[in-house]
Amino acid sequence: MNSRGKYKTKQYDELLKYVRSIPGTHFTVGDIHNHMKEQGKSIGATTLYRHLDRMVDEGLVSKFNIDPRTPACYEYTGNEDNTGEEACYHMKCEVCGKLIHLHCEMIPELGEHLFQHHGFKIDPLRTVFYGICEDCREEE
Amino acid sequence: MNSRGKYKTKQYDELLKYVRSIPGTHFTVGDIHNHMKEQGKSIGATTLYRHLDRMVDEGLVSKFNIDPRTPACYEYTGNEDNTGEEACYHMKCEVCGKLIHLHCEMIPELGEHLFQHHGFKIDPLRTVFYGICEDCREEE
DNA sequence: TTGCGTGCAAAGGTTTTGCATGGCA
DNA sequence: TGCCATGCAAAACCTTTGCACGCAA
Repeated sequence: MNSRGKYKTKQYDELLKYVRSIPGTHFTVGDIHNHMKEQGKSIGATTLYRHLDRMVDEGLVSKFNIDPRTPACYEYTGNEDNTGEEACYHMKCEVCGKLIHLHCEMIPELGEHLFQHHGFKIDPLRTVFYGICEDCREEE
Repeated sequence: MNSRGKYKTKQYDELLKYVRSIPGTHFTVGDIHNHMKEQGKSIGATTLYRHLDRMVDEGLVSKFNIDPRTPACYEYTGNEDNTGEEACYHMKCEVCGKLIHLHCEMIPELGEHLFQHHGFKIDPLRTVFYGICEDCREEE
């Protein structure tokens, strides 16, 4: 029995091992499904959805619902020991579809301001900034 | 022929008239569909999707894809004359689901910073800040 | 008369649920 | 032995597309 308070299974181990090996990478359920199949370790899509959802609840993985009609995007964000490490925001390019990590000292300030003046506690893991990225702007 | 360069129809007129009458209100295609039916002026859902999508392109209406599996949220944001009026950001409460308008002097600064230092041109109409609102925090 | 607008029905595609089976403890 | 986990199949659901008909200009 692991920290999840549930059974420890082969599928869960394989999934965790894999996502831990690609920190900072964005992936969908389909991506994982294909990867596992190629490795000869197929895991059903249903199982992947269930595990990933639970990992999101535990703060191990972040989930980004970029658009309807396209698969949800996940990312291993670690923090398995609840060390409260720095949260990472994302920027999504509306043109090329890229999901970009945003490391910026101004964001914590914004979070503090929203909290103090607007009573709103922002969630870094779910908030995504939409816009147009540098590459796409230059191409116009 | 109106400014859209296309035909002017009864359905379009009714839709525009209604959304203009509820500025700042969030609504879904289903909401409009029901409202029109109750008024005895039914408009097909397909037509609503098509008109609203076009209005989004024209900047008349904003669209928020809050989550998959829930209907998209629209809002009349005016600016019919392209006067470039102030854009409005939104905060979405993850607990109660409320979509809240955010008027904050810090946001334009953030936009400028992202543009200057990260090459990213943020889109106010699609960017939504996720988190927990004041009311829900107090209830805990 | 031309061609866009309309809306029903059906498709499309992701995610969830039902349920029987299998595996962990 | 008792439950949880698994995964196939089917459901659920919003949104888009096909297509025939209607209506604006």
